[in-house]
Formats: sequence, structure tokens, C-alpha cells
Amino acid sequence: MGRTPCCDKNGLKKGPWTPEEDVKLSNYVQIHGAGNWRILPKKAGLQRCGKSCRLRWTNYLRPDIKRGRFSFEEEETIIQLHSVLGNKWSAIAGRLPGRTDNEIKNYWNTRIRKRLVRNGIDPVTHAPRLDLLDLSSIIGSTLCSQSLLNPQLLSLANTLLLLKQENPEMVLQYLQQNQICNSQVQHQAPMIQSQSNMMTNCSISRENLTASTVPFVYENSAYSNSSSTFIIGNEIERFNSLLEFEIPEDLNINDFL
DNA sequence: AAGGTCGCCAACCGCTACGTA
DNA sequence: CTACGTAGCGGTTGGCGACCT
Repeated sequence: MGRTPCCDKNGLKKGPWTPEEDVKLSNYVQIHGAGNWRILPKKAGLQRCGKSCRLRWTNYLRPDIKRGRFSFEEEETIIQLHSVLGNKWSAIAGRLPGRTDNEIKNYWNTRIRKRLVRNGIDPVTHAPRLDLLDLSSIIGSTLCSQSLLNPQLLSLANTLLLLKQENPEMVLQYLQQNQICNSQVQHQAPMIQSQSNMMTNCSISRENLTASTVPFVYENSAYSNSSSTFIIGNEIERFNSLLEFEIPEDLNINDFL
């Protein structure tokens, strides 16, 4: 038959750990090592179940845990890994030294997820939320009739549209740097007089989008498909932190196509 | 100043895969 | 092979502090 029960739950303490309990647990693990959580509480003199001890150790007391704010690089890594792995918090934590799955999960749910939603990006699929866009100008257009509505291209165009709302100047720079937009548009300071006029000076051909943009996005990422939105999504954040912009109300995706 | 609301995060709950008797 | 314990994982909860009204 099986083993004896791991612990008798009657009389065991629950709730927040006291400093005294932390010391007992830390001292015991430092001497005897982590593991065998079933007998650990008794030997360490703790009125806790082994599971509670294991969680306390792995999520809080472990000496290699890095505490404090997540860096921009860590945040980028989390978003990128989440776009590939989904809610596999332990797998994500395994690639972020010093961070626990619980910490990453909390950070995702309280910060990153909300911010992605705010920027019009679905936190589950990491794709732009099409329901937030007026796609009437696309559906039924020549794009469709010519079978050129490839999902990646549409996804990229949508992302650029969102990005334009956030930061039109950056969109221009991005397009020009990657030879997607050939026109010589003057770089101007933020709070430009008319963002929409500026954009109409740019011509972005479908050939350029498929031949230049998508490979550019991919070669800057270890992942495929969904990562295209991720890369640009980060650009939104990066520039948001630097600049403030007016958001034009007369946006149309045709500005990009 | 007091009560209400919100956000953060540590800890718990429940489930699953795997190991062991 | 079966039954059960253990470890690990992801989802959820609840306490607490900060902020708002």
C-alpha cells in the first residue's frame, strides 16, 4: 500500500509566516538541505504542513531569489516567453534566474496583462485585438478580392495602426529605418501639427510589407508568428515612457496600405 | 478623520504526474 | 497492477497598505 499521510492537518498553522518560523525553516534547510518536506516541519519544530514549508522556501526564503522590481529586460523576456509558452509560469521562471513562478504569475496578472489590454493587445494570443478596430475599410476591399489579406500582414498592419495612435513619429522612423516607407518625411518633434497629414506622405507597398517588414520582425525574435506583435508591442511601451502624444481621432488603416 | 475602493502579493487550494509500497 | 503519497504546478483568495471620496 501507499505511504503514511504527509501530515495531519489538525492543529497545523495556516496563514502568514512569522519571522521566527522563517528562521526555523531557513536554519533547518541550510543544515539538512531542501527536500523530504513531509518530515521537515516536525524536525524543524514547525506547526506547518510540508507543503506550506516547501512553498515558503521556494517562493520566499530561498537565498538565490532576486527581489524587487522587474527590469525592462526581464519584462520583455516574460512577454516573449508567454507568447510562446502561455501560462507555463514555472517554465518561464526557469528562464529568469532568481524569479519564482509565483512572482512572475503575480506580476503578469497585476501589471503586464493590464498594460497589454490597454494597448489593444490580447494578452492570451498576443495579437492585436481586432474587435477594437474598424475593419470595415478592409473587408470587401481590393485586398480581400486579391487574396492578399494574409493574417500576418493584417496583424502587422493592425499593430502599426495601434502604434500610430500611440506614437506616429516612431512609426515613421520604424518604417523608414526598415525601408518600408521610401518617402523623405521630415522628422518633427512630438506634438506635430497633423499626424494624419504626415502619414499620407508615406507610401507602404504590400511588397515592402511582406518582403521587408515581416522578415525584419522575425529575425529579431527567436519565435515566429505571434512574436511579430510582441516586438512592436514593446516598441510602444519603450516610446510611451519617453514621449507624450496626441492621439488623432481620424485614423484609418488605409493610411498604411 | 473615517469609510470605501483598489492594487499588490503571499499563501492556499485543487488538480495532475510520477514514484513507491 | 493498484492504491496512495509526494512534489509541482496553475488558479484563486484574502489580508494589507495606499489612495480616494
